[in-house]
Amino acid sequence: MKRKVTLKQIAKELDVSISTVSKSLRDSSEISEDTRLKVQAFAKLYNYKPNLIALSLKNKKTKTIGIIIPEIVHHFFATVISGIEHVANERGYNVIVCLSDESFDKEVINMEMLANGSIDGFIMSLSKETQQRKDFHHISEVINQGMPVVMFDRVTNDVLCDKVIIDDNLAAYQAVESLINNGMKKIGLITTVDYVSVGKLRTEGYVKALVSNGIPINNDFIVKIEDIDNCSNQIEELLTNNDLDSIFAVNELFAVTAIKTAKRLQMNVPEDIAIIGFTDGIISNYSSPSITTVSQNGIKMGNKAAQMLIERLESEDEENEQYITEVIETHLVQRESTPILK
Amino acid sequence: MKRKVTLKQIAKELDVSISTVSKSLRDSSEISEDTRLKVQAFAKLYNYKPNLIALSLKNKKTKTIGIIIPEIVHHFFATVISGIEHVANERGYNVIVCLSDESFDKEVINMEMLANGSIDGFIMSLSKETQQRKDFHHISEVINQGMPVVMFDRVTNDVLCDKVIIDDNLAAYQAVESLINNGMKKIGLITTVDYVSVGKLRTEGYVKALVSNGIPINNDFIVKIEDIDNCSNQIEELLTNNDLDSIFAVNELFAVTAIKTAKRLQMNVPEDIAIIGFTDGIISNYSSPSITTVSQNGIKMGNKAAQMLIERLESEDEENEQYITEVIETHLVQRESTPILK
DNA sequence: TTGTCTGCCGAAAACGTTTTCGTGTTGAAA
DNA sequence: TTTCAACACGAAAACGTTTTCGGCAGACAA
Repeated sequence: MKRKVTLKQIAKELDVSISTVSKSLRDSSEISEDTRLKVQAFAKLYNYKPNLIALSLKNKKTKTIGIIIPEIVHHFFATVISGIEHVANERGYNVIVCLSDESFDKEVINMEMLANGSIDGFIMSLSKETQQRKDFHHISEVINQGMPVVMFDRVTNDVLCDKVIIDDNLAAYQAVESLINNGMKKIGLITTVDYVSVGKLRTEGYVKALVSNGIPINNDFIVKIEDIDNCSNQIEELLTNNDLDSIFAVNELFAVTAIKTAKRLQMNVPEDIAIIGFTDGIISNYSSPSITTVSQNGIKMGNKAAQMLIERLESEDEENEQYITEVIETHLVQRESTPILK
Repeated sequence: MKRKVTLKQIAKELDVSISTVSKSLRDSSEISEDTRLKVQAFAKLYNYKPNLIALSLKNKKTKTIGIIIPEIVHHFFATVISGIEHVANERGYNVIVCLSDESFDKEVINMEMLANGSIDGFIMSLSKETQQRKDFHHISEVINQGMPVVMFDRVTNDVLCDKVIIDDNLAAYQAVESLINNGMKKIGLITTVDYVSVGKLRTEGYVKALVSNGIPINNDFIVKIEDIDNCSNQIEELLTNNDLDSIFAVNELFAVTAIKTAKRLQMNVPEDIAIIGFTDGIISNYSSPSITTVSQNGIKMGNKAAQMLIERLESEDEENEQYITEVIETHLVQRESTPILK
């Protein structure tokens, strides 16, 4: 086993100083060609690579981005990571991923851990619990210490920083309106409890679409689901008790569950009931019928978030307080769970 | 903006030495209670947290695990990460994730990057290209430098290290045999090209099951798919040209594509044709009909891998050359794409 | 008074870099 | 012969820790 070789060892071996070795390897003009070549040859032979930890300490830059997300087994978040990783890698950064498991405490612990030197900046999406408690002190704190943060998807207005989002409200509005434009009148909504920011916004979009098209809001048509693993019953009630012609679901899981439930109730999708989902993930694509859905391009969001963070990290004027909120465009992906929408 | 406070600053402020501050914070008995309390109060006030990079450099331990996987938008890999992260976090480790994008070069670059001090050990699954080229020098190299590596799922015998796998061969054997036991005779196989280790093993299991049950191998019943995005045609041919009663697919995507194709060809699943997949992911669960499949518990694999790595990292006798290959058990998850299997 | 012990603290090394500055040697110009 | 620049290299500081060792003061015994 050969341990990693250091400058000191090379210096000793070649009987020169550490500085000489360092300068030689960095092609400094201070060093004679003779020595330079000798050192370089030796370094190559022993496969010298500088220790990144030492460099981090010296430069006060780790070239590492911290990512904190609620769940990784969630396809949308996986695509965002993928998008971040791609840009980060291109620009010489690594990513270190922490999961909050939707828990406030884990989010705080992870952030504090990473904030102590391990990374240069954060990209994060809030845990449900954090959104519920509206406690963002841990985030303000790291920002206050001069560490840039970019939030995506699940963001909050209570923290000033760069953000990457989609226009959840508008996207929902458009989706619902397209149902209306195709003759639907009794449109159900399957959504989350209100503290989930994106769920709330999508609900608002639904309401706005109905109102601005002169359709009254019927609260019986709306179910708010707390426990995603147990949504089946509530959805079944929604479908049986009301004579809906269509449903807007604020995520894939609700949409596919609605489809499965409808089938079980002998309703045909999309003939008897049309269904639009949100988030263009695996499920939407592979369910039968496949699901017409609002695309939400995670890759692009990740790309943009990484780009914004790195730009801020590498910009000269550290203290630029002009925070940007980037809105990624969405569009409706036509599939089989609705008639062809005009 | 208040920058992070260091020992040196505290020392200066309180007019003591750095050592005194350090010892006070670590509750050393060398320090008088007076001084100790004073320092601790001050540190708490200024929210002192030790710089982890400095600690890493000093201790030559980063408390960080490097993960290299081919793709993160692949549910199985996401579950493994989740499993790793959970155990790692519990034991005070962070994880840093790199994606090889199925590329040999990216795998090498990422490994070299992380090996230079950023992490204490690797957990990885080979990229397709690496498996194809059978070039594992980058892995042997880091192992040679004394950095432990745990491989999972896509492993190779050419590298000596700890491994976590499932018995792909056996699992496939059992899946196919259960088809046979339920009266199936014309069993198709949808698999990958041979250089993908797990695909190859699962294919072998299929063959073994047929042979040991006295069913001849019919090569027309077997399709090997190179490009996963374009598997539809090949699968359609398989279904139309042979009068199959069942199919074993070596992954979810092949299975769900088979189902969709069968439906398009007016064949009923499972009545006309039964389908078993591999990997219990999102698709299997939410497709219609849902897919009977071989479970492959990514969480457990991740747990185990992390556990093995950390144990090796923290074991006293560094040079323990007893490598372990841990086999995670699988079982068949009965769903709708097959008749109830006895 | 001398010696020794104990309690408390600081200096310094170490981890592996980079970089600034200083210094000795050479050769050539004056 | 003296002077000075150019060249080639080394010493040391710095990043933020931990830890070993040594030292100083006071207390106590001989």
